[in-house]
Amino acid sequence: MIISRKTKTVKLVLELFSEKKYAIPVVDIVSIFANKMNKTTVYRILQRLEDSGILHSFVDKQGLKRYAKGDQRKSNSTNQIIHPHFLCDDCGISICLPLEISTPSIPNYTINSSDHLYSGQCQDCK
Amino acid sequence: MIISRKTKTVKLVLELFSEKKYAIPVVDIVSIFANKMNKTTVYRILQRLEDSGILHSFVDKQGLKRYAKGDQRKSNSTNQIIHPHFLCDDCGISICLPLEISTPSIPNYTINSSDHLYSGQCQDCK
DNA sequence: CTGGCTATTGCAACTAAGTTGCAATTAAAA
DNA sequence: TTTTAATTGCAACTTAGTTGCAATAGCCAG
Repeated sequence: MIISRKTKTVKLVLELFSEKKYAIPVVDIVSIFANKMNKTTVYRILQRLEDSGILHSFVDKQGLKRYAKGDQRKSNSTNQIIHPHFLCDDCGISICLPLEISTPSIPNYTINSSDHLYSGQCQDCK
Repeated sequence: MIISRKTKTVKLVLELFSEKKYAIPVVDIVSIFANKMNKTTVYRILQRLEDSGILHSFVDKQGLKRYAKGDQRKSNSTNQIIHPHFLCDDCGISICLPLEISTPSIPNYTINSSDHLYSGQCQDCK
């Protein structure tokens, strides 16, 4: 489903992402908005923003779903740029790395998508 | 904690991995052994086998933890070989790809580990 | 081969992330 | 302003994974 109405809650979520340049765990977004909206609403808004190409998501090493700005949907026309994510082991922040990843070709296999996650220390923590 | 006793249950888990060359979701292992051992036991044995360097684990796109044969622990002496995993979107099997991944260097960041997950169709499904 | 130490297991209860169905609300088109 | 479909809140549920503790069972010493 796609975003078709700019409700108060949708605006709040969009504001959050306009000020945060990092990939945020859904769980954190839920607690940030704990007294502004229901957690179900958070999950559904994030899903719609992803479907609309405004956010993209990935699962981190702990198995937590995170969202960040930018489109990463499949499209036949334009080739999506696959970028890796970096996760700081110390402070937990996550950034989308501006690196283009080349996909290897493996005999007898078709690769449709890929996920790349680096972890270590960010500039503030090292 | 490390494996120090070869119990019946540990042997069963090791047998499973000796015949399967793929990365298996913990959830599947739990149901495979549903009437042989408790799920808590499965989780603990897998953890010990990983600590012992017999298995390694990663989290797949659905957020499920998977285990596969081989060591991927950190060591100062020998450099661990980081390999990507491939996950078939159709049949769900997962294999460890025999490719060496080079880690990019990012200014001001320290990278300690990385995870790479490709998905698409495997040889049987395409 | 027997006793004892301690790693390992089972159980039951719990946590935490994420989902679902449905009735109530509300953005925005008519 | 009315209408209507998108959106939300709520409560209950599902599923993966964890924890504490008492019972069990490898395996080493004697």
